[in-house]
Amino acid sequence: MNIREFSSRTGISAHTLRYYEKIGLLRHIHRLPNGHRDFTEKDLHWVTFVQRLKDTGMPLEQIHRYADLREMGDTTLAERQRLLEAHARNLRESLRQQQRHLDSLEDKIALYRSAIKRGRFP
Amino acid sequence: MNIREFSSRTGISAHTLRYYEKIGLLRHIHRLPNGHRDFTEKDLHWVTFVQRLKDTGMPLEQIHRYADLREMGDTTLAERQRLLEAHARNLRESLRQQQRHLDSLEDKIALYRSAIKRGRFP
DNA sequence: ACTTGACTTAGAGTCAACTCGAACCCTTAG
DNA sequence: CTAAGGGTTCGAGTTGACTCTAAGTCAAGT
Repeated sequence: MNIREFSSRTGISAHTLRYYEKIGLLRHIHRLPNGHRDFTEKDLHWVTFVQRLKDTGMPLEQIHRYADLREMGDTTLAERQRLLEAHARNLRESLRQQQRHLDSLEDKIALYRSAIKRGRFP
Repeated sequence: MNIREFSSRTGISAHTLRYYEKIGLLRHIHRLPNGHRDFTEKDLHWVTFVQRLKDTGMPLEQIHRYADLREMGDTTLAERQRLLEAHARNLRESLRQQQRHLDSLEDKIALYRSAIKRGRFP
C-alpha cells in the first residue's frame, strides 16, 4: 500500500513515517519502480508495536535499539525479552503511580464539591 | 526556606523553580531583604499539586490557567472543579489505555518466553 | 501538451519544558 | 581583605519528536 493509505491506517502522518524510516525505526521498506514506498501488512504489524512502545513512554532511541536487536536475528531473543520485561515493569510502576495521582485528584474534587455545596472554600 | 532547601524538598531544580516563577506557575513568592526567595509550607503544598498535574500529563499552560482561576478567588470554584474533573476523566481513560497496552506487552513477553524455551521464534 | 496531485529528497523550523551560562550582588569564615 | 558560596537576572541553548518547506519526479486525466 502507498504512504497515504498506510498513514491513514496507522494514524501516523506521511511526514512522520518518512522520519521514522530516516531514523531507522522502519527498515527495508519496499519501493516501487518509481521510488514510491510500498508498505506491507508486516510493516503495519511492526508499526503498531512501535506505537505501543511509544505510547507507553519508551523513547524512540530505545525502540531503535529494539529494532537493531530484531535485525540481528534469533540470537537476540533473550535480550529483546529482557528489554520488554524491563519496560513492562516500568509501565506497571507508572500505572500504580498514576492511580495514586488519580485517587488524590478525586479526593481534591470531592473537597471542591462540598466547598461549593456549602458555598465557600474549605 | 531558601531555594536550595525548597529544591531538595520538591525534587525540582532551583533553575526550574525560577523558571516556574517566571512563567507564572509560582506566584507571590516572598523575598528576603537581600532579594532571595523565601518559600513557605503553602508554596510546598501548591508545588506538590502542580507536580501531580504535570505528572499526570497536564501541560504547564493549563496548570497556569488553573493558577489564574485560583488567584481570582472563590467565584471560580466551580470552574476549577470542572477543570479538575475533565482532567480526572482524561486520566482514567489514559489509565485504561495504558492497562490495555500492558496486557498486550505481557502477551508478547509470554510469546518470547515460549519461543526461547523451544529454542526458536514462533 | 499540460495540469494536477501524489510522491521523492535534504534540510530547516517548531514546540514544550527545561537547562545552562554570564555577569553580578551579598554575607560569612579565615 | 578577600575568596567562597549562595543567591540574583536575562537570555541563549538543548532535547525529543515531530512538522514543514523547497525543489524536484512521475503518472494519469482532460
